[in-house]
Amino acid sequence: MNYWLLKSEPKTFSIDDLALRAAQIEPWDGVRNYQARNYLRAMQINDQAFFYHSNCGVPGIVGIVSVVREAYPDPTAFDPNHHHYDPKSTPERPTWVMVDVLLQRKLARTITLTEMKQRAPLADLPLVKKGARLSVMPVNAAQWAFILGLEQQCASSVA
DNA sequence: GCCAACGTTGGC
DNA sequence: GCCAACGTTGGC
Repeated sequence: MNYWLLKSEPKTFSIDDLALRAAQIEPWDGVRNYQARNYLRAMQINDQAFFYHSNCGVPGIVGIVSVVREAYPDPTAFDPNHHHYDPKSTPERPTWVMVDVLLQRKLARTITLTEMKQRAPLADLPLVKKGARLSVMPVNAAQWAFILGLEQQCASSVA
């Protein structure tokens, strides 16, 4: 099983929006970056991912989702009226894919980007690197466990 | 709203 | 294939 991190702008789709979905499942559409797409393709059923809120008041990890459907064509790329339309992608030869994710749980608190930047064990996480814009990225097992460990700590207590 | 960093496009 | 211009991301 692999671990990932998925970014979403809460103004567009937040973890609370996911919680309100009937089965708490949502297709993760709209990825239009090749490296991020390749990570989507690598995802397998039951992989776990952090749900990250970006471009908002307090950017950070707010929950955990699991992959319940592996990569399949993103139909929003085929729709000329859709915000994420891409004429390069056709149903015959789709360029962009999505996975379906299921809400596992919200975290007890937001693990903020600020505190993750202060933690040496997370120094190699692409998220904390300057200028990192990847919206889908891998998280290794050690980083995953470390971040989960932060959940029970006060946000201001830096070891 | 600003702007740095990054990815993509397209002229040459 | 180079690289300038442009659009987007996303923290601040």
